[in-house]
Amino acid sequence: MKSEPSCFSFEDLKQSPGQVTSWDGVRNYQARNLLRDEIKNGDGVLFYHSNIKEPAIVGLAEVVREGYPDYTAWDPKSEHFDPRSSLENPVWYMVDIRYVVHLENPVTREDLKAHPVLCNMGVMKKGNRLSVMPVAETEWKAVLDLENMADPLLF
DNA sequence: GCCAACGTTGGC
DNA sequence: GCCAACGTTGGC
Repeated sequence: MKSEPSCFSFEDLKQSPGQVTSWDGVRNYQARNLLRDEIKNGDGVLFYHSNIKEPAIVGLAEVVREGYPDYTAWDPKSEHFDPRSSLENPVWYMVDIRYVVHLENPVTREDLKAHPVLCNMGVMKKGNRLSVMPVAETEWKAVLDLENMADPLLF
């Protein structure tokens, strides 16, 4: 998952009530399909900071609630309001994620570029603009390897 | 600040 | 259904 830290940072997630936040406001159909259909409870999340001097994967999170309707679409006062979405026919979906741990050494975009596995990550693809992208198991493991870290979701 | 990439919108 | 115009994103 990708976010501009000025908008919502990994630290913000850590400070959230219960260290949980809803990944709301996604208004892209490709990302919507991932949120609604693909993302499962217990999935690991690589949290990436974008649009800053040194973009990087800064931490790990975990999916704690699978796809459910993004109710901000129903709130006329929300900046994510979308009148096409209704209670009966929700157009947009979100998941909840929980803070797990900061990476001791953030994996910078430069690191990703130089890595044989991670250079192919979704976030490295030209023109990617999704705030949610699938991560391969090999990519998840490669990040843990770089950190010399056991998988925190296995315990 | 620039610019490429991409999704969305709307006229036809 | 096509396509130009436009807005947004995000690396650099």
